Amino acid sequence: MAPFEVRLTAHRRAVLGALEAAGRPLSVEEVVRETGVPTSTAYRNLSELVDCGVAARVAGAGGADRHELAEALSHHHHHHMVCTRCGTVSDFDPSRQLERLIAREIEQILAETGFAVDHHVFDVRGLCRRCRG
Amino acid sequence: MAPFEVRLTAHRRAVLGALEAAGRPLSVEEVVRETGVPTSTAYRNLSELVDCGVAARVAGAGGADRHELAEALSHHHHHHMVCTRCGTVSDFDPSRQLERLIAREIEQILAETGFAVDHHVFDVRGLCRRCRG
DNA sequence: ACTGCGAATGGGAAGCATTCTCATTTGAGT
DNA sequence: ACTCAAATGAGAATGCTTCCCATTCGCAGT
Repeated sequence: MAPFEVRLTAHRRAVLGALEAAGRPLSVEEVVRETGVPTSTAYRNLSELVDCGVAARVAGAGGADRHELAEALSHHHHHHMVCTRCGTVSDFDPSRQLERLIAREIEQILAETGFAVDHHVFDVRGLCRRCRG
Repeated sequence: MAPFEVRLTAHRRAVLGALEAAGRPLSVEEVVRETGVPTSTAYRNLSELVDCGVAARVAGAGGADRHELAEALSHHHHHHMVCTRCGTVSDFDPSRQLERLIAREIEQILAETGFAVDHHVFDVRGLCRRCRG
C-alpha cells in the first residue's frame, strides 16, 4: 500500500549530478545554471534532498546558501574553506587528531551544559589562492 | 585636522550596551526590542560596529544573522552552540588543546592549499537543554 | 500498455532579512 | 554658538527563499 514518498525525477537526478560533479558546495544559482532546472524547482528539490539526508546546506560568505552532497554519499568527512572575497567554498580534510579531539569536546559540552550536539561545523574563512593574487 | 570618522551616539551606546548585557549573540530583532533603536539604524550601526572590529556577526540557525561583542572586548575567545529548534545561540569555551591543534591545522592549510585563513568558525548545532525537555 | 492517484513542476506572487535613499537632525571641533 | 560632515529614520528597494496552484508526470497495480 504505502507506495512512495519521494520520486526520482529527471530534475532530481540533474541536481544530484551537478552536486556530485562539482565536488564542492554550489550556490543555487550555480545549480540552476548547470542543470537548467527552474529556480523554484531547484530550491524545492535541494530542500527535499537535504531533508532526505542526501545533501547538506552550507553557509557561504554572503547571504546565499550553498549545497553539497551529504558526507555519507561523498567520500569522507570534511570541512570548508570559504573565500570572503569571491564566495567560493572548497573542502579540506581535517586531521584525525583534530577530529578525535572535537569528539571529546562535544561529549564534554553535553555533560557540562546539557546541550545535545547534533553535528559540528569547523570552517575557515579567508582568501583563496586566486584572490590573494 | 582629521576630526572624527565614527561618532559615539546614544544609539551606538545603547546597541553596544545591549550586546554587552546579553553576553550572547543577539538577533537584530532582539537588539531593536531591547534598545528601541529603529530597525534601519540598528542594522547600520551593527554593521559599523562590525567594521570597526567592535562587534562580530554570527550565523544563526535560520537566515537571520546575530551579533555579539568582539572577542577582544568580551572576556575571551569562544565558540557557539546553536539550537536548531529555538535558534538561540550561546557561547562555550574551547579547550586550550583544541585551540592549539586548530592553529596548527590552519598553518598546514596555507602551506598545502595556498588559502590564507583569516579566522575560523567552530560551532556546534543541536538542541539546547530546554528544547530537549 | 492503461489507469488513477498523489507527488512534482514552474512561473509568478508573497515573505523576510537586509540595504539603500535622502531630507532632516545631531555631534564634535573651533 | 557656528559649521559641516556624520547619523538618523521612515519607507522604498533589493536579494534570497518560500509559497501557491493549475497542470504534468511517476509509479504501482490492473
